[in-house]
Amino acid sequence: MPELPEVEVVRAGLARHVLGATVTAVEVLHPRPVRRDPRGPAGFADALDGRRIEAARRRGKYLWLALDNGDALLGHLGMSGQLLLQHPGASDERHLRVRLLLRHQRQFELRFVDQRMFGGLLVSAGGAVSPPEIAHIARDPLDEEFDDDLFVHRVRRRVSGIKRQLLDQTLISGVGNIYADEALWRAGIHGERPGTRLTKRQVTDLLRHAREVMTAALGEGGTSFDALYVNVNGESGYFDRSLDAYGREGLPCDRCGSPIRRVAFMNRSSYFCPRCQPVPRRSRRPIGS
DNA sequence: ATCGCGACCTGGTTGC
DNA sequence: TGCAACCAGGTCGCGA
Repeated sequence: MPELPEVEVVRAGLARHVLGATVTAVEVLHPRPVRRDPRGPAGFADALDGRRIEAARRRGKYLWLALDNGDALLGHLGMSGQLLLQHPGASDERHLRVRLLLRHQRQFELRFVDQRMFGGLLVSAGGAVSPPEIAHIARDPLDEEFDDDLFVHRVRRRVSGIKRQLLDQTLISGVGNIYADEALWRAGIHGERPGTRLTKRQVTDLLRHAREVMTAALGEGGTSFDALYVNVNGESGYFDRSLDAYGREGLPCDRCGSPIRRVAFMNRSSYFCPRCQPVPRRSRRPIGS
C-alpha cells in the first residue's frame, strides 16, 4: 500500500503481531520480489532462517523488521504489495510471492503478496536500525527528526514543479500521488508551480497540509479503493471517502464547486481544482508552442 | 548535480 | 464477443 499512511498501518500491524517471533521457514515462490537481495532467493531464505524479530520500523514507504543479529528484513510494497498474517494452511493467495513461517506462542505465516511485483523484500546486512539500501531516502514528515527548514530551503532552490518535488523521495519521503494532490488542494497550490516561485510561507503551509492529510488518513486506516490495499488482516481503510481532489475528475470542488480537473503527469494523473489552484502562467501552454 | 523519461509487471476497465 | 488501448497508490537507472 503505497503511501505513508497505508505503509504505517501495515508497520503498526506487524509491530502488534510479530515482535518476538522467530522465523522457522522461508519459501520464495517467485524470484522477482527478492531481486534486490544480492544473495538471491536461496541466500535470502538462509539469512532469515532462525532469526528472531525485534522491531518493526518505517521510513517513508519502506518498512523493515529488525532481526536479532543486527540485520533487517527490508520491504517495499510497490504499487500492489501486501504483507498479510495468515494461519498456516490458509489457501495461497493468487499472487503470493514469499511465505515466512513464524513461531511465537503458536505458528503463523507472514505472506508477501504482490500482483505487479514492483515491490520487494531483501535482507539488509546490518540494517536493523537504518538499512544502508535506503540511505538515499529522506526522512518523512511524520518523523520527529524531519527538518522543516531544510525542506523549505531545498524546495525553494529548485525550479522543478512543486508536485514533482513532493514525490521526490530524496527530499521528503512517504508522499505519493494521492497525498501530493490532496496536500496541494488543501494548500491551494498548483502542482506545476516552480519551487523557486513559492514563498517560505507557502511551502511551510504545504508541508503542514501534507502532515495533516496523512495523519487524518492514518486515523481512518489509510486510503483504499479496492481490496488491493489492505492491512495485515486484509482489511481496507476508509480514507477514500475523505479525498477532496484525487480521483474526483469532473466532480465539484468541495471548496468552490468548480469541476475538478485531471491532467496527465509523469505517466499518471494529477487532480486539481482549476479555481482554487490556478495554473501558473508559464505552463498554460505546452512548452515550445 | 539535476532533469525528464522509459522500463519494470499484472490485470481490470473502456471503447471500437 | 474480441481485442487493443488505457489506466493503476512506485522506484530506479539512464542519457541529456
